Amino acid sequence: MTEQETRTRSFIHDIIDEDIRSGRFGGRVHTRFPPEPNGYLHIGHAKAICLNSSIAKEYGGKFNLRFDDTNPTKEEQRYIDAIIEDVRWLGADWEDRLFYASDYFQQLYEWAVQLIKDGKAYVDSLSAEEIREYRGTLTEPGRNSPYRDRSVEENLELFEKMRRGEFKEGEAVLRAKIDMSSPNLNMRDPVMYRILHTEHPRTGNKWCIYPMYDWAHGQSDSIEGITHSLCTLEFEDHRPLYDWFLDQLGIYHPRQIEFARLNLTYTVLSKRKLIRLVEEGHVNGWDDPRMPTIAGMRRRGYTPEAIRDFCNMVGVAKSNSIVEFEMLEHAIRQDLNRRAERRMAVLRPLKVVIENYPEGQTEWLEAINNPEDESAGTRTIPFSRELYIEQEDFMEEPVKKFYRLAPGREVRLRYGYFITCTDVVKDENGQIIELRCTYDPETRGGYAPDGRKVKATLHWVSAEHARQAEVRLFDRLFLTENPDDAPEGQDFIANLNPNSLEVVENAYVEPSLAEAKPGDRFQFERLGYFCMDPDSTPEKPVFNRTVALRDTWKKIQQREE
RNA sequence: UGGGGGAUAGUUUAAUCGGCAGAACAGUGGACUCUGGAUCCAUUAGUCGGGGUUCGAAUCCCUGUCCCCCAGCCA
Repeated sequence: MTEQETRTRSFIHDIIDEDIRSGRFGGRVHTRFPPEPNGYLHIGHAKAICLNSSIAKEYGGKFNLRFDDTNPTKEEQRYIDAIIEDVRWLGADWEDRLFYASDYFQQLYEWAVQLIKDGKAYVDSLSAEEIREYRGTLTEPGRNSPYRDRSVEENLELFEKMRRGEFKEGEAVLRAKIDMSSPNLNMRDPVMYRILHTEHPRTGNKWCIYPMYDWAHGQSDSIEGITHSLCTLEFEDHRPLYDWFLDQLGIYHPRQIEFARLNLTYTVLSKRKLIRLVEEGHVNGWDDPRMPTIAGMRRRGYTPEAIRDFCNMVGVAKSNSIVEFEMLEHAIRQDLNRRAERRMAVLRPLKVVIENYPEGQTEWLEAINNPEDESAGTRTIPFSRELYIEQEDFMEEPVKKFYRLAPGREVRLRYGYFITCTDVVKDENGQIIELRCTYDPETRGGYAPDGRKVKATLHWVSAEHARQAEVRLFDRLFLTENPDDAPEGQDFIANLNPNSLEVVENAYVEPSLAEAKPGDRFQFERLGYFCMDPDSTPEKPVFNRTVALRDTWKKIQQREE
């Protein structure tokens, strides 16, 4: 656990405090996360999960996981499985309270019958288009359906026929009888049940009438004894409807509190859009490391702690906002800096031959695993006559402020020796293919006995001992801060970054990485944090770059341009 | 133009209900450093506009402006 113990306060805490003071729920706090299993969870859901589970924890209450599985045409078991895995991975604990709205289908059905008997619901035979016309507009009231005044007996009979499958889809719906002239469109006789001759992942073919979300949600919370039903802003207008249903049924009322959903720059966070990215092949699946999905972030190397920390950092409020992506990057860097062991890897190798180093000799030098954590200990790394350094760590004609290797210049090889570049070898095209250097045997381990300083310390690997690896570098998926801000006639797809994935096929990593397992995270010194990908094979490990290190040199370069 | 919400540094948010507008991220300058990392120090920057009440207003009142959501048999 690296994150702060206490979550930053919010207006929600104020409300809960007040409810506890007034004894509204007998001092109980019980929250829940209610996903629809129609896609993978993303960082926006993480905010809701962290909020709900941490509030339960802080107040000594309970937290439920409940699937809102009321629409079998969009929901699938594989999504249920993925969501369970993600919520668990994030660290939210629902204990034995994993529920499904479909668990309540029978109860909901009975309540619907009760409403019909009370003259509060009716079967409508209008078509979908007709219902829309009758609904009116934002500024004009709706009109009553001609079927609105059917008798209780007729409604009971028709609803029973709906349930038995005697109607085709669209032929009838059950509606609440509220007020077609309400300024709140949700109160204009909302549909409670529609007919769907579709098999449900959990209830199979038991039902062909399925409750609408609005009819299922409030009662599901009520059944579970949820005290504080936290949801996003767009459901604010639905609250009067939930209250109406609960009142008519005479059952327990949770208190719904709405908060603003998370938005992130350079990112889309809507399931509809994420599904398109997956289905149109713009990314390689839901767990593509470029995706803002929990699965994608996990594969990329994010930790649950960093995600929780981030959610805590951005806070909760009611105003629409867009968090800068940098905030997320800060959260993961902060976490990984403290926990990830350091290793050396060279992405774009440039061969260095140390002319005065004995041929065939290998020295095993000690390297610190994590300067932020002494308990991580040390390891040894091999040093030999031929090494690789990073191409960008050498400049034949160094520009100002570049203080890495250059002809005649001395630098330190981390945990190795001081070396001085004596010659530059080029191929027939003038490309630099090799550096000739000399080393100072007195500087073993990277220390100069005479106390002389070098400006730069470079990472390196021994050519003979290094392992080849594939490294995947990710850039932001979208070019624009707001991907929806697309040219006329185009959508967010037009703003995809064509260079969001760069595969480095022939990187070299230090030999100790041969023992790494998929999911292991490291800092490759001076490059960033990396996570071993499940695509790895014993012959060729694959590393995903989670996030680069903060790079002030890059910043200086960009400023010079 | 109906209804529901919202507006505090560049960004995300605090301000214990009228009492010194505080933090994080981002930015900038510096110190330190065997990672141009990390760390440390310093620093730039804010209450949507206009009135009013008050000794005192981000907070209360009036008024205006701007932004978001709602017309699925989606959630």
